[in-house]
Amino acid sequence: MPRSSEFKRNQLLAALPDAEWQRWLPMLERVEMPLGQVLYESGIALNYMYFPMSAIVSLLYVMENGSSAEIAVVGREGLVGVSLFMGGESTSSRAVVQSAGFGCRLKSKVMKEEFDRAGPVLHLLLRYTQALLTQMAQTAVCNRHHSLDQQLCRWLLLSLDRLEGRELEMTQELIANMLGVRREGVTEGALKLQKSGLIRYARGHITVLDRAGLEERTCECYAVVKREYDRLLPPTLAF
Amino acid sequence: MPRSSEFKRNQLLAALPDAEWQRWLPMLERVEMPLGQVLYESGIALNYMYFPMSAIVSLLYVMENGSSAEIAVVGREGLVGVSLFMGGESTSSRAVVQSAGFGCRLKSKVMKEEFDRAGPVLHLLLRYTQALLTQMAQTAVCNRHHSLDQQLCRWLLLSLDRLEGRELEMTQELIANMLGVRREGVTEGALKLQKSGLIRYARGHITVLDRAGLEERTCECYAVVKREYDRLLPPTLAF
DNA sequence: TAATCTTTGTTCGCTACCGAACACCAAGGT
DNA sequence: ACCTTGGTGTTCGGTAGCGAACAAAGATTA
Repeated sequence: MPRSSEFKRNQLLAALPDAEWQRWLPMLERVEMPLGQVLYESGIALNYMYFPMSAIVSLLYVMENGSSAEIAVVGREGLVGVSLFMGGESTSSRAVVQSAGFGCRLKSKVMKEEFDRAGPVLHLLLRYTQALLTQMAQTAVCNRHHSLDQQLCRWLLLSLDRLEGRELEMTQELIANMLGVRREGVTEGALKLQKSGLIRYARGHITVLDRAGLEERTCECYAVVKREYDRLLPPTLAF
Repeated sequence: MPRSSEFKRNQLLAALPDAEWQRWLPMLERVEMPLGQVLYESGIALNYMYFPMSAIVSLLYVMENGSSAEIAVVGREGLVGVSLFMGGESTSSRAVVQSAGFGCRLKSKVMKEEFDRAGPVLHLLLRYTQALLTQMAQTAVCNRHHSLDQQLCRWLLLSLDRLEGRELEMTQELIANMLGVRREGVTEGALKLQKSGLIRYARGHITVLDRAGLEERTCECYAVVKREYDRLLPPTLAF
């Protein structure tokens, strides 16, 4: 794959009209995104906007006592740093790479100029932001009403949608931190899924064997979020 | 108060530059917002953008089984219907008047045209949307980690901030629906607050006696959200 | 090969919250 | 004056998830 079109693995970049794509191409910088990398920190102004290509990034809030909760997840369907064009420069959350991979980035100054052209880019980014908004809202609902088991399935599915294949590299400890629950709870949930033959895992490596089975066990939240992403950012985005 | 400046009780309208204010004035329509009124429904395209002046509106998600959870609350500091300019036309949530009052509205077509002028209005509305985003994120965190008692205090404070005075008209049943918990749980929480002398209530009428006391009992979520609103939409907004 | 670290499995008591059922009382209509 | 309705108080058993502590097995290093 030639380097230039590798960037189109990010679906927002892929949806750019040709004019913007040509303009952006020389300014996009390919970056490695290793597990645990912090892309931005609560209250700190961003220097770059990130477009994941194969990595997955978690937006999470870290509480005063140190425990955390995931607010949303971003993969190749989206971008990290909406506060750049929303006008706030920073947010009260943190962005951490949750699954290692690659992405590319654009300097915040460039990004803001592009946004302020108020053309198709603006509308594309805002539609993505609305999808993100839906995901946050549904996370709130899910945290309120659904069981750990259901949430675990939702989380696996959301991650799976953002990767190629059916393999996930992540420990139960990591998942627990993201969901904001105890590691033991995840162990028990994962055990049930493994015993039912839906997944197989060992030491930080998870293989999804029965995706449909996961969808059966999860709550409505997964479908609501997925439907909204598909509606707002259909695979073939026309301008 | 002359009718025209009554609209400025809404803080977004009050923050409009004079040019837009003059242009909007003849198009703004004052409306009553009675308790329980549904401003928009999940999946239905909006006809109007609403600017509460004295009413409070809850954005909530209603689950398949009928139970619900509040995602965010909007009062005179904001507007209802961000999906209009975000590009989605609809959302998967519902907007319900949670505290009766007045507001005004603008036809969605007009609103979109104004937004697309890509001037100060756009940036104002997007900054508000980011504040809303923070509120949703914090709701998710709060639902995950904090006790019903803390959430009750947070909810009372958020409502109080959006009203004049220290009186709230709302039953425990209503509060329970918003928080997505049992009515009995709210009764117990409210009893504790009353016994501690922080609030007094009877049959759907709540008087806050000790606001500082509520702030002591609530979790960090309230302060995080408040700080972010103040940062993004300071009382004296300059263009 | 031994020593250590990481990841996962298991147990125990505890608490917050749930669902259900019911009692009480104020307000308002007839 | 009665009755209905709506809002609040109380109780009881059940359970999901918590915190803590510890065991076991795979992986990594010495």
